Amino acid sequence: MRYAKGHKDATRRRIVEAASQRFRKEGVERVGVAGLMAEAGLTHGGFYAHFPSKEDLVREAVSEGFAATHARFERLAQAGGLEAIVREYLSPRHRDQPERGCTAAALTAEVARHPEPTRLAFTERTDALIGLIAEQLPGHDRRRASAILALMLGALQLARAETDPERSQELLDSAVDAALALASEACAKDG
Amino acid sequence: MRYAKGHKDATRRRIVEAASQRFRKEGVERVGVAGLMAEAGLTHGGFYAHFPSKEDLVREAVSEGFAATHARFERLAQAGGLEAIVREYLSPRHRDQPERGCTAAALTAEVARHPEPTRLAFTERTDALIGLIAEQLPGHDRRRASAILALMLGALQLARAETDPERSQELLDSAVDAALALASEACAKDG
DNA sequence: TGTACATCAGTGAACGCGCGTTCACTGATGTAC
DNA sequence: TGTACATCAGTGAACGCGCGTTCACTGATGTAC
Repeated sequence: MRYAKGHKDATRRRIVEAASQRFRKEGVERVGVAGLMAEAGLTHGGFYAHFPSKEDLVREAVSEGFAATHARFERLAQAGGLEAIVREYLSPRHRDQPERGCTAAALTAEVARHPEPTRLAFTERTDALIGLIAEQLPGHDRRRASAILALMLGALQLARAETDPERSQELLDSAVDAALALASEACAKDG
Repeated sequence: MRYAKGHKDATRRRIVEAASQRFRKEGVERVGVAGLMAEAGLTHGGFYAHFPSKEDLVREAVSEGFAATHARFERLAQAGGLEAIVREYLSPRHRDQPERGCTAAALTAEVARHPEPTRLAFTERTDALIGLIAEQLPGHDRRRASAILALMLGALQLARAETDPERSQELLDSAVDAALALASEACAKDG
């Protein structure tokens, strides 16, 4: 063969990685196959040697993006428990770098309009993320965990849309407070 | 003139109304000017007699959508306080009818990538919604109100993306619990 | 060792299509005389 | 009262463009003989 063993796999990974980042930053619809391939140093024709369709790449890029977030959550939880996850998720850095951030925050609304296989891949990974949060809660409360993820994801989106820096920061801060409140036992019993 | 007085205004309102609904249901990008005009019973060429560009329509449709949600929130608050808002927002009906639902839940992520004027119109209306929620909270706590909106908006999106009906319902239910917990004084002091 | 051939990742022209936008035009009406 | 004209909401062909996808091809390599 012309290329070293594993070459095609490496190319494929490059495409998925570029897609995962650009989808999160610009949205799936705004990112074209040709531009993606160019970013990976290739021409657009070769795309279909790797994926049956753009939609298949979307599915894979979503999974890839979630895997990265999942790993980061695990590291944060080990280092500083749920609070570390919450503070990192709702940080200006995360707000300002969607391409390296949570796929759920960037693409949930858009993915909800995609075909079922894509949605399935998406919700499977979301569930895993919720499970990871639940592990950090008293009683491993999955319901409370899903509310915390929803809160963080919604606040991050609002903070990204907000044009005023102060208000954006306030959105993040108030979500940190609320997430920690939701995580505490007292509040969990209240609800 | 060929048309009755107020005819053009009525047409314009029809376009904005159609746009507001279809943007929420399908996303801004997937909705074309031609299809929108056809829905309003017109041909696409006439669009630019009403709006300088599609982006201007987006801005107006976003405002229009928020106005409707704002009015509904006010009605619900009068009838049943914050709990009524929360339960309606996180209902299967709202989940299943995005075209008649909250613009923030449908378009926040997408609008964050739009030009500043559109984002400004968007966040202005979001702020108003937060203010309305704050009115229902002890101490008119705006920070807590914004967290509650973020939670509801995030949960609704996740529920819309989820393919499994039971899990979707669970996402809504757990968010209701959490939102009410956040609204209660005890929890507010906790955070 | 040298030659002919098969492999296959990647190339790039071409496809039909829908997009946002422009513009010369239509035609029913109100207005001027 | 009748005629000529101005108005202007709406029409529809046309623009350049980027999209996802297809496909005949390239050319460096490994393999067979």
